[in-house]
Amino acid sequence: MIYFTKKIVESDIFGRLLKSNGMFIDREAMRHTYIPSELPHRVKEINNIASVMVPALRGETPSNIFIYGKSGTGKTAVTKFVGNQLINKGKETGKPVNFIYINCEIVDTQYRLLQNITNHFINEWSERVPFTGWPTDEVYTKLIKMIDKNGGVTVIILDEVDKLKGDGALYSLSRINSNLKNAKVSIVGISNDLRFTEILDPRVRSSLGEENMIFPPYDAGEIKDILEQRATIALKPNSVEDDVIPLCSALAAQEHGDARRALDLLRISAELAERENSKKISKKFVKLAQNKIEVDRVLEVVKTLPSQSKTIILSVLLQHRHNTKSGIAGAITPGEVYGIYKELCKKTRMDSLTQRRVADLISELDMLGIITARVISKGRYGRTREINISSSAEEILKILKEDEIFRSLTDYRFSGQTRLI
DNA sequence: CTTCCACAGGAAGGTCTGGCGG
DNA sequence: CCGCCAGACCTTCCTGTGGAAG
Repeated sequence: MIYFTKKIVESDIFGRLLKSNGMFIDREAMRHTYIPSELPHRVKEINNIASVMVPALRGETPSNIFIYGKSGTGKTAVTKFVGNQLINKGKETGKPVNFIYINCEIVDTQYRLLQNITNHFINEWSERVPFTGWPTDEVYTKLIKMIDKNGGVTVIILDEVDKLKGDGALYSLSRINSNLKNAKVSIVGISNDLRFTEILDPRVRSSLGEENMIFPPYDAGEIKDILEQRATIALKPNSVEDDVIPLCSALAAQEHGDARRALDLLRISAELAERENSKKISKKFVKLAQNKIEVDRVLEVVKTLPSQSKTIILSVLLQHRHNTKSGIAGAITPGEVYGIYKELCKKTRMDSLTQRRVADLISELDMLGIITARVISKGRYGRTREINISSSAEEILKILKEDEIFRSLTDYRFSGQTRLI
């Protein structure tokens, strides 16, 4: 009988979590993919894009647009926002507009881009373009046929367009209007790389860049407004302490005015507060969230590193642990790291790289923010770099243990444990 | 002041992969 | 299919250097 009740309790874990959940009204509104009904501090940008797009509602071709701006400046949100309004107005006035959003980081080849756009026009009578198998120009012909049959104006958004491999796709898309009799296509390219068009074919550049727009970063005050707006949608009233939103805004403003980062920061703070059953989000949780974001980033990077770099990190970690255990304070030199590195390579039967190359890989790890390597001079004892690990040493070790080759080595005691002063 | 450590980091060249045009 | 080229990845060889020790 007791066993039975216990079982009930255990099987209702989600029920309990749902009940205890006190922070969020609408969790989705705290994500950067959410499009709110109003976009603060982007009125000018919305109007600019809308005025370029408005010919679509009269059945004319809008100019192609190129939008620049760093991450988290609202490029995607603004274009999607304008797009939704365009679709609605089109339905209302009886001149429907096709609006296609494609993220080129996911759809990154010419074939898949054309396939994606074509399948947008597919109805139940026609066959879909398969993932693979057709010649690219056949997909293109099919696309033209479908668009023409559909008629009207089509707006295609290419987000992260700089991630597209090769400019063949852009070239064929930019010339598509000359192949259409019955329909019109306009392209909006979005990129966070200001120099992107410089590497394009000049014909593509002039065709796509009929209108150029730059989204400036938000300042701290603007980010604050955005956060406040989202917080009122996403969170229960009075769940945020007064100084939290200004803090999140200030931190994100330091990071080139990235609103996405500010939202992540606040959302994760809320999640952490919720997990601790706290009634309010306080500064403490923002600090924790900031740390969590950083640790997650580092771990994500470490996971995807090639095994040579992983071996170097492991060498640094082992030397660091040895130093702390034997009470030697402070930093590690590349010489020590290289010694352990070579031993580890022998153990794992990996080819070892030269010291020169390892030095470059150490610099690379420094740039990724996993370790810090600062050049110092120890006088008579040489000019070298001082290597320190980022705070999440134990977590990194855990990640490395997931790798078959390193599993046995994370507790490895290397022979080069002697160290001069 | 000079010396000299333990590297930093530039230059040039080799090897391998993968895309592309013919 | 082949040759070509660009670019990633490494090696070899090299010169340069901040500052404590002598």
